Amino acid sequence: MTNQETIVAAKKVFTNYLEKHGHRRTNERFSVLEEIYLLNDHFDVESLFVHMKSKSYRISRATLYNTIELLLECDLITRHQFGKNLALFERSYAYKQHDHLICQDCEHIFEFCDPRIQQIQSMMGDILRFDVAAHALHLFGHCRELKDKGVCKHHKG
Amino acid sequence: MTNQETIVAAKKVFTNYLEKHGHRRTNERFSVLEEIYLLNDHFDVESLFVHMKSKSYRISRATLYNTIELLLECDLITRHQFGKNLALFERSYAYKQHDHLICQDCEHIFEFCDPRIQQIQSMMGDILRFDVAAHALHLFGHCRELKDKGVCKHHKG
DNA sequence: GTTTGTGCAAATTTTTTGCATTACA
DNA sequence: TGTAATGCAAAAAATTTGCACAAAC
Repeated sequence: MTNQETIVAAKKVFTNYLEKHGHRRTNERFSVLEEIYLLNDHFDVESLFVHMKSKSYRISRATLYNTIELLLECDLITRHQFGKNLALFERSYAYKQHDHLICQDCEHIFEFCDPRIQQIQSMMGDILRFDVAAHALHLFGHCRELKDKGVCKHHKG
Repeated sequence: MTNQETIVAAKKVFTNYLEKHGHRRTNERFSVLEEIYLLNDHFDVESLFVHMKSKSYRISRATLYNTIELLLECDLITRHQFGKNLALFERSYAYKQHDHLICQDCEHIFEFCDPRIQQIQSMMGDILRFDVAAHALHLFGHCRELKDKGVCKHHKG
């Protein structure tokens, strides 16, 4: 599936969701979805706002927050809180479940996947009689040779 | 080790840290440490502020933020970000490493421990050539019978 | 006696809300 | 055309900063 195909499919999901819940299908909402899926990276609301403004969209922060809320509800995006007081988001349609490794030197975010997390999740749900709906595993640390290769550009020390 | 003994030990750690780093040992700093260790639960800065004010401490938010920064640096407390724009903290001296299960209905936080997380952590560190310093695994969901028993008091639906 | 740390209030940063206007249905 | 959604700006919430005074060292 190409990125354009993914965007078309995601828009279909969004259309369905909006219809089902009696929300209007505004241009702004689809523009936000499209730009998020074109970004193809983690983003915060302010940077998305600046990004869309730079592409001459007429959009407000209020609409971004509003639309992001809707996109979260229909699972087209995911929200992350990586230990800072700033929420980060990322597209999640047709993107496999994954967790994050956050470099505390260069702020780069790496993704990984491990089936054992699902096992822990369902086991803990059973033991504690809890319906686990989602999980988030964050590994914080420092990239080793990645910073030598120039990936970790903003290394502190 | 009783709680009082833990507090005494934690204060010793803090004293050491402050001396070593040329910071002054002020009454405020030790009061904050003590109140946090007496709380014995997750807390945010504002609630700690209100709590200490109610105990007639003369303390400011600025000092709380400042002291919390120091306590984080010497690992006497841990910071959590459970998907909200509000940092939660908890005492961490003489308290075993654990992860969190967050009920999205009643906001209760349960703790658990699973050795497989350490395995994932070191394996991913090796694969991605990353020095993992810490991890955070959050399981989000809804408590089942706990809410029937009245533990989950603020259940939404 | 210096100088760091404190309280207070003002400033920042991130997110939410109120309201007049726009545009979807 | 009626009403939900928008843009804008102001408010709220969480955290940080500046400055005069207090208290460690």
